[in-house]
Amino acid sequence: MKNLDIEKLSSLFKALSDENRMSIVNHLCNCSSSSNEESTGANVSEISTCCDVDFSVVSRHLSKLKSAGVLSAHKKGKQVFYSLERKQIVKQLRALADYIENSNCC
Amino acid sequence: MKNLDIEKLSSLFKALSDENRMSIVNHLCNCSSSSNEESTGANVSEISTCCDVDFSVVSRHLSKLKSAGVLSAHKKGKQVFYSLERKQIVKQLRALADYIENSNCC
DNA sequence: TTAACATTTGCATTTTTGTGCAAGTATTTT
DNA sequence: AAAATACTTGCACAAAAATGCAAATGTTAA
Repeated sequence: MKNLDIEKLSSLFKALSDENRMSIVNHLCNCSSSSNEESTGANVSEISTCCDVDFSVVSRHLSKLKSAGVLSAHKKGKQVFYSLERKQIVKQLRALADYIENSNCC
Repeated sequence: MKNLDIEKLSSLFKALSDENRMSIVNHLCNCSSSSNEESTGANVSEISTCCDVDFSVVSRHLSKLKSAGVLSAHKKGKQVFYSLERKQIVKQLRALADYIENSNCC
């Protein structure tokens, strides 16, 4: 069984430990992006509707989530689109779940 | 698809967002409890060997983990044995992973 | 009952985090 | 070029969290 990367996991969880940030994640799970061919995520203004805090605060939360690898971002014109790093997150959550489930002990 | 309980999830992740607490969780995954018939977990003194902080700090981390439902505790003589709430944790992690994986979007 | 052991709790301190407002940057529109 | 839009960043501040030490609690042993 592979060892846990404590530092990486605690960073991930730190990113997810704030209610507003979890709301953002939830929002990005459910937003069926208004339109386009590509699934591009949502922009900051749109995302900020899901938290009752200043716009700038949302921007900062987004950048934390990005640093933690929870979101990725790309710019299109004046807008920045953030989207969930689904595979990465799911992989880490499942790896930990498996690790805990299969550990022999206590 | 069931909705996320943002508050519950962020509490869980807050509990897991500290490196020392994640070390404790990891430790409790791997400790093959020295002995007995029952799988009783580990006591505070034993657990505190896995973090380089004061004993009292570990005690406090343990109580936070317990409040968050990550650990459970039972007393035996002067000792308190903490053990992982494996099923609960695994269930929550998998539920979130599934939710993220199956959400349609962005 | 006194002493020893295992753990928790109170207090003080430092560090980190979340927040709002105002100003700054970048891009597009007029 | 100037104004408008979309976002980020600097600064100040309040609230929360992590930590260590010393004292308190609870439990068993002498």
